Amino acid sequence: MSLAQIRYFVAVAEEGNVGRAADRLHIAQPPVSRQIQALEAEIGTPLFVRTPRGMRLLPSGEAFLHRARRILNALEEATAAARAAGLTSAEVERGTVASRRG
Amino acid sequence: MSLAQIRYFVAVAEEGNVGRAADRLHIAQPPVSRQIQALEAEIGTPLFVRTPRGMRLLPSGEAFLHRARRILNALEEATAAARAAGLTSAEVERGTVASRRG
DNA sequence: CGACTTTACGGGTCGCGTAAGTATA
DNA sequence: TATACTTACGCGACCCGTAAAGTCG
Repeated sequence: MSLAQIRYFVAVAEEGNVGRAADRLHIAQPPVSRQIQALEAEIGTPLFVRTPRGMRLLPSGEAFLHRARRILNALEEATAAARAAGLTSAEVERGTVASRRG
Repeated sequence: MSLAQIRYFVAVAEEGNVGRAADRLHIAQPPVSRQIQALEAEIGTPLFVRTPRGMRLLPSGEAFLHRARRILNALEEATAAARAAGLTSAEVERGTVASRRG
């Protein structure tokens, strides 16, 4: 499983359709379709039902969607937190935090 | 950023040393070292201080470590939840849930 | 000089894009 | 026959492992 697969999954779940998800992700449809298949294969159960109108979430997909969003949010938060702590340390090393005059 | 990078980071943070982290991950040292560098480059700040004795977490690294663990836990939980919901649906479709006579 | 991290280099794998195929209403 | 998902195929990028180099007490 990769973060790309998780992002693709969320896009498809929210758009209800591989084509629009691909547009939103700025990539072609086939990679999205393939990665969704790989994700379902790894989890061991389908996440969508395929209809001629698009992709509809199964209960397994709904369950995964909530957690997928949490993972992506946690990822952004982790990056932001580390970056903020890093900047703070850099400021401390230059003695520019206590007074905030820098 | 990739899940592999996050896993490598946690291993290095917990082992305090690239070599032991690599052993634990069952891969060679150089990939671990490279991925940690790539992670730091992407975040934009160092996460460790390098000493001749190993790698020591900076405040930014501590901040990232907590979130990294949460991400990996959320990932496992997401897989388990989807798998469980999928099995339940499969049982429902075969009519084997209500009575549990398998 | 010993332990650890980093750089160099070659090979295999993975993922994307284009093009063609399949299916349903 | 229009719309949407899927398979086929070729190519570039990424990642790993081995080997060599750099660094600090």
